[in-house]
Amino acid sequence: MSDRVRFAPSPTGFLHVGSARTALFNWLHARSTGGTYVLRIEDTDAERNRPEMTSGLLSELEWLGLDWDEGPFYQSEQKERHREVVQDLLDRELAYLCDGDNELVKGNQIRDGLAVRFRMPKNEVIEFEDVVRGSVSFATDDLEDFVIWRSNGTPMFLLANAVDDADMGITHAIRGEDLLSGVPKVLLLLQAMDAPQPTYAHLPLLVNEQRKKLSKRRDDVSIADYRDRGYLPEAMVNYLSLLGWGPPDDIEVRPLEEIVQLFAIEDVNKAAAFFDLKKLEFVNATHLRELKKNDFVERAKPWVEDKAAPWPPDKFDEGRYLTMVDLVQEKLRTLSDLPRFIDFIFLDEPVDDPDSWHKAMVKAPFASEILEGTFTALTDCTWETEAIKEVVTKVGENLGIKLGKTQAPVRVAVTGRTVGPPLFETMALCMDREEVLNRISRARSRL
RNA sequence: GCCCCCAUCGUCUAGCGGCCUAGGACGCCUGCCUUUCACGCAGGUAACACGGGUUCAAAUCCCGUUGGGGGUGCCA
Repeated sequence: MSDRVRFAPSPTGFLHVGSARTALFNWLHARSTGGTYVLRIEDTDAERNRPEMTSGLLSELEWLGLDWDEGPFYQSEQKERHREVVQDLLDRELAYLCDGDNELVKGNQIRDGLAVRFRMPKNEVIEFEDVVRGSVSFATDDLEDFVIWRSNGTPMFLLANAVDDADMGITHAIRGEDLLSGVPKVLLLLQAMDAPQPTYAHLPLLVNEQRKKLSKRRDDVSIADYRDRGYLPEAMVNYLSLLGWGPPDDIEVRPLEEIVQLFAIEDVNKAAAFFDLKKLEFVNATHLRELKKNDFVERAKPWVEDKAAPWPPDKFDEGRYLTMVDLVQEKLRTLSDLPRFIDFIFLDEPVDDPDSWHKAMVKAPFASEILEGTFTALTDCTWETEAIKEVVTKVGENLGIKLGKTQAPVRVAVTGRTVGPPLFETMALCMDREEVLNRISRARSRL
């Protein structure tokens, strides 16, 4: 029989990077073993559930490319089944009714206003083999009777989880280490139901710089936010796959399909992993560079569309944009870097960046002479890359400085910034001579 | 408090008793390339938490210490 795994998020917010990693490792296990990946929404907590969050969750999973084979199933729809199991446990006196003060109440019929607790056996040791952690054991004497049915008539997580896993034939429960200490209780429930126990694999937690579990409050954990900040889904899953696991051949940046080939849940390590934005950026930049041009253009759309772009819509020019893409794609860390590499093309004025101005115009020597010289020479040179480069080079030679220094004031005059696309190509291919001369002239008078 | 888990460069990891004077990657630093930036290339920096065992041999096994984390809800 092939493995059946599930990703079972609760819909209490957008997809969290920690959850995404759990989803990914489940997906990888299913795909690499030819198993089945089930999606189940654990929405038993009516109070905290926000139905509208589910759609975000699903679309973010889709965005990451983690397609599921079955579901989404909604746990809330199994309420009668959960009730049936709880009632059975009550009938067999493996559970008991209790009131708001946790006092035992006589009777064995589920009733509104009363919760149901599972009776913890005495003096037993619950031991199980975790695929990543090895043998783990708990003494039942350290555990308390726990609630499996709320007084408001809904099942508790542990109960619903155990019942659903059993009913759905889940063979492997792959999830975060924060759920490790709940295992003995689930095992007891499964045993009481006479259901088989799944194989567990508890993944190391993802932590912040303080080594604390990533949290919604403190940390940047929303997958949607990363998407909106210009990270590619393939970079996201690639990076996430590297937290708690490493490819045997040491090649870290690669397509998901290759990771599927190499992944084995047994190889996952135990220590918590710091979510390192720097490395994510590196992985993202690498994937960004490898995109085919038409693919890149497609993905970049949200950043250059009318409503998002920093330039007026009517100034945008498709042809010039496509030319600029060739010049800047390799320079980006994220897609959101794109606008500031090309905005000056579609703006009336170069961007005003005080730091750049100070560095290239105020602090650097000969700024005025360079602008003067290039203005004159650009007036009648051939308007193409090599000719422009020659002109600027010559101006620098006359002043005894290298091209790297000479281009700086020109770049700031034209683009507004010290960093940007290749200057001469940009000027020759995407700007008019008149516009360039105007900008140089304006910079001169500002000096 | 109690229970459980974890411990290799700053970070992510390789290592599953001898191949380790510990490998790779990110970051950082140096140089080269170069029209800025980025890429690329060549180098460099930097780790087995500590103490006991076991063994001919330990980063790898065992015990303890210390440190960190998770759990301990009628949340999931």
